[in-house]
Amino acid sequence: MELPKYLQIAEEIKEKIRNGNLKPGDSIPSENSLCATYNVSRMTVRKSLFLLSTEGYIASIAGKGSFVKEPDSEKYLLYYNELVNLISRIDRTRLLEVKIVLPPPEVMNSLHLSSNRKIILVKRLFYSNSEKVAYDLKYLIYYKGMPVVEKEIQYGTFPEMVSKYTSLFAIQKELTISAQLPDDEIARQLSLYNHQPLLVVEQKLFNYQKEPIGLGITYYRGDYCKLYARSPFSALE
Amino acid sequence: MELPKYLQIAEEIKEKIRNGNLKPGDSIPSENSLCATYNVSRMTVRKSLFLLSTEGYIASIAGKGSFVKEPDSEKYLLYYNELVNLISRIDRTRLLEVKIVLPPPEVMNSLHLSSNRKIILVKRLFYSNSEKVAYDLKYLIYYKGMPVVEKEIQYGTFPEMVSKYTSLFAIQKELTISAQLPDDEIARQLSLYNHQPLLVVEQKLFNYQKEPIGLGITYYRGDYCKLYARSPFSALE
DNA sequence: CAGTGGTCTAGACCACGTG
DNA sequence: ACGTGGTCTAGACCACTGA
Repeated sequence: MELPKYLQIAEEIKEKIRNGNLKPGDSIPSENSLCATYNVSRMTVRKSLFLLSTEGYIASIAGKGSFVKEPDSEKYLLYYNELVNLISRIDRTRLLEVKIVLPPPEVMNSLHLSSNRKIILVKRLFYSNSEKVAYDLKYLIYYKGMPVVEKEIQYGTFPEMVSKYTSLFAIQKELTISAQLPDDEIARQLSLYNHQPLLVVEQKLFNYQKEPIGLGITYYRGDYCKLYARSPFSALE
Repeated sequence: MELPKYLQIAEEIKEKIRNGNLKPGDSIPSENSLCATYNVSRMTVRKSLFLLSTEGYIASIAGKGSFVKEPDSEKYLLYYNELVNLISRIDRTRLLEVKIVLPPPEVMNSLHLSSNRKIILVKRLFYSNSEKVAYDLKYLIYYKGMPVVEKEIQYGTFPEMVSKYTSLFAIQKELTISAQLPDDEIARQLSLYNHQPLLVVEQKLFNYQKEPIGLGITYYRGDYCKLYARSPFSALE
């Protein structure tokens, strides 16, 4: 026996779905009938079907049956690391500023802060091959045990900053990606003409209670940043 | 009994991982010892662990044990639909051109085409509230049964175009995202000054044999496109 | 060698949806 | 009432790891 039975069964069904033999909305044979067809126990069949459902091929409904799903054609797996992208790799960072501030109103709003709550602002420049490629802002809500030592702040990504005092498994993240022109400060910091395009990635972090704990905005020179995403195909990666 | 046992067990372990009680690299108690602790059969424990592994919390190694994983802090779930984003929704498209062409060398290269292979080129404009918001190019390798009827090409996204003759379950996709300035043609088509930034999304489609079957490039006005991504947290969504 | 996870079985009871 | 999937058990044998 080469492959385990449950994988053979799963592959046979997947193949029928991929080649159009089974279409979205169609029903899969019942678990008991699959047991009979393949001469295996029900737990083995169920393992196959569970695999197919985690991979997005099917969905099961108690009392009714299992059905081929509409594929999630809008979902992609995006790889994002502040310091590495398809074009450049940040090999040096410069810490411009770390201070406690009253954040600008947009940030206050975005982080659900009361009007007089001060937070930590970190400004950094990212370099690649001695070229300035990005300007980076972080607004962090202060918690006890947080890294305020420059060494800890200067290097590393936003998730790494908070991982010192919280498990990353408890952190939720949201990104928004857009193209903008630099304002005066950014143009100055990056030594840009103000009509060069920027790729702007806004990163928002939440704790497990879904309360916002930080906001990061990275302004990349357009010619130094390209992001990559791909279709998941097997949700387990 | 409120939650099924396997979910209770999984939640207890997840909680220990989230609150730092169990850290990346730590080993989970063996399946047999978990059976004893929770007074359940081994299959039930295994179901819990399988759940944790599909959600990225742990990994199991035959003969050794199960271990807390390093979290995938670089992976995000990106939602991308050519016609809908955080800022605008395309409510009208205009088909500028459909023709059979020898593609430009970059495209030929990207699609692994022989030097004299002709393909279909589709040019479209996307509108939102009667405003031109994006210029869209598709290069499609021709296959029998493919939609060449204008009605089918004019509307819909790239995946939808190919879904007429292939199951989307057999399609793999890759995206790259960047910020650029418009070249003359794009500036003309979108009636832009040529220093307005564009968000450029390049979409490459592959068949199940990983052979490229199409390339799409969408140039969005920067002020009309913002993309959204978030941390997966439970890979099954 | 003993302990680990990986596969598999042949039952069982349940809640659900449909006739 | 019947068939569906959802949960669970108490075994079994295997391949792998490490002492």
